[in-house]
Amino acid sequence: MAQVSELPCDGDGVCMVCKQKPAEGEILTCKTCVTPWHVACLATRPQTLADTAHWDCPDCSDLSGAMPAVSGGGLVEKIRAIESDASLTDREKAKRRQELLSGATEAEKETEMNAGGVLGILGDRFNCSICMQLLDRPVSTPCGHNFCLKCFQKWTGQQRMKTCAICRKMIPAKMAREPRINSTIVMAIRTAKTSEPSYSGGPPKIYHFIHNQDRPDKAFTTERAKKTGKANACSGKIFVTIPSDFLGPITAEYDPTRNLGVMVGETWADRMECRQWGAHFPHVGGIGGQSDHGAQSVALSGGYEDDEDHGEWFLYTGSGGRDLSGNKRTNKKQSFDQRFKSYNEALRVSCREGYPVRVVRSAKEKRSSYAPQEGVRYDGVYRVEKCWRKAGQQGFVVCRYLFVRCDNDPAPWTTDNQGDQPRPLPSIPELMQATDITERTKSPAWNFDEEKSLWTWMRPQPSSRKASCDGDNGKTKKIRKNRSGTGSVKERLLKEFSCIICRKVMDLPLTTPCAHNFCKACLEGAFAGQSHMKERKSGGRTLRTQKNVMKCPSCTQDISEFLQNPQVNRELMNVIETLQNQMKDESSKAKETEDGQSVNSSEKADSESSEMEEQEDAVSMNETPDSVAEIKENFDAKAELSKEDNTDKPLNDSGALHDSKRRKLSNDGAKAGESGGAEDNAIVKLGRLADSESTEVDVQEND
DNA sequence: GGTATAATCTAT
DNA sequence: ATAGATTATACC
Repeated sequence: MAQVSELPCDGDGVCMVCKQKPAEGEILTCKTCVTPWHVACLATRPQTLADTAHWDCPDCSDLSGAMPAVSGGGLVEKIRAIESDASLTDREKAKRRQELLSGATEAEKETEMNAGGVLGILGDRFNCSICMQLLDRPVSTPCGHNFCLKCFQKWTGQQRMKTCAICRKMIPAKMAREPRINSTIVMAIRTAKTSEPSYSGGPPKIYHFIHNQDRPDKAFTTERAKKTGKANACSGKIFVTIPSDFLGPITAEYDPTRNLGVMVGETWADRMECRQWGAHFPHVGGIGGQSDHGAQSVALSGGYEDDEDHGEWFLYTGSGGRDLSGNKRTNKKQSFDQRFKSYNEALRVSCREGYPVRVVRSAKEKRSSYAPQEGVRYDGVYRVEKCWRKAGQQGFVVCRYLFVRCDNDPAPWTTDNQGDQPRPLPSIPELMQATDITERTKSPAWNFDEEKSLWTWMRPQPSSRKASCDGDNGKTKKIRKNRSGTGSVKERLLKEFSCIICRKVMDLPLTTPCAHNFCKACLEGAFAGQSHMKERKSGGRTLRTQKNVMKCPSCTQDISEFLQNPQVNRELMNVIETLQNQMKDESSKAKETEDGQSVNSSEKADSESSEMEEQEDAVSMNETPDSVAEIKENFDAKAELSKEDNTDKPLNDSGALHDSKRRKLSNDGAKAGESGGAEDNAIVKLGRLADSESTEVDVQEND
């Protein structure tokens, strides 16, 4: 570790010790980490010219001394060996470093090397400073630097005190422990890739993180559950038309409201909303399935500490083994062994048959870098390749499942534009201690069709034994078409860089430790007037000052520490500026007849694209006054309902009664919405329709 | 139709 | 952190 007084130059080339910008000749570059240092501010300077050529900065020389050798030499030594190998070109050196850090074989990396440098629009700007390759699963430090997740983890894993590989600033412990993917950068790289001539991944698709738009019915609460709010909410309407035991991806034909299907990356506020879109039906449980049919879906929410998430594959723990007496929904403590029955057996059926299993990840999973920053996200289908039982961390036997991704759409964290290719199974050391191992013997029902080059049903999709959630087939308003064809690639790319506060392309972008991006001015403006410390008064006495909590506008994380010295993500800023300049040039060339007001061209393009997306943007904002009002209306409608109905019945309401309550509610909610605008009218229609169809069902049920 | 079980959610 | 409310549903 460097002494406090030993600091390199920052991203602007300003020495962090003397705060001066040294001239070219006064800068010494570390041969290991390639960080620039101001010679005059170094405690120990190299004595000879030869020393300067092979100079190690205080961090790297310290590091290598302090680090125990890891499998025949530490990371730093290995990087150093590569750097000092004169027989290698820069490109070869970069490749070696990449291999060293990713642990991948040369053959595996070859294709990625080729793909890495081809992003004409982004240039080299989104390359990882450690491996020099295009960012893979990008994470951004609070000091404004971007790395591949794996490079970041390897780098910080080598250090006792975590510092940024570029600027040496301290990395907060939470960020080092729980780095989260910066999805803005993921999407930007993906968008840029679609414009590459070499890109051959089928029709260009843009995957938006849609925030449960078109929500005619919210979840609601009964009178008795009111005080607990959403904790005991009843489910709202199911928007898709699949039956609850439907296996596999939910395609557009099951989505009459949007005609899109449930798309990879879609994120909902909570488990109830996730349920309403059919991705994962149980609103508490982690596994959806039936022991004689198969499992439809699982949720990764951090409920079982034995889970292990590697993104494209993960180890999952079965359910149960816990004492839930006293009306607990969960209990972290295991108190008996898990067995392959019920949900656990359902997953084993899916393993044997090779069915696709939908996977959602919840922000409640804190240990996984692949979890969303907030809410519940659909990540596509996986297959259970093997399952077994073994003793878990708490000593009791748990069911274990190896999930491997097999979706036609890319995962939310990857910059690939294509979905999964069949991949070899990872090696699982714990299989050595496993019992009751199940491996699939027959050919999987869901598999990769080499001819079509996609994952598909190789055996017929198992038929449902349940009624489908009957929606409002074909009678709803038309939803916007996939707009992937509209606007230039650069426009779309710029749109990916919108600040969620001002909705414009980011100016001086900041990336928070929770991986959200804002204009510097917008984020600071959001906390204007708030001091970092607040005084607590108690009965006239002034108590110790307390840290003021400042929540990220995009999630609930406290970013007060970050706000004390937020650093602009310069790589991000450079990409944005380059794009804006390129667009400015292009439009001024195109309109040479016009006068020289081309300064506004990029702004204009931006406002056009925001207009185009306005509707979606409005719904993706979680906290619009409309939605709050809507929730309130639902509550009011419900209160009215319970009055006129006297439905405050004894505890064991039958299911049918619940259903009729819900239907009445949706009707009442619709009435309440009638005073609203055109948008509300569409909702009214939906409510009525659902109601009239349901009434029929009610009659049948009552028979 | 009853009962046990679920990787939630919110208030304290 | 932790208690506990009263939902949806699998399975008997």
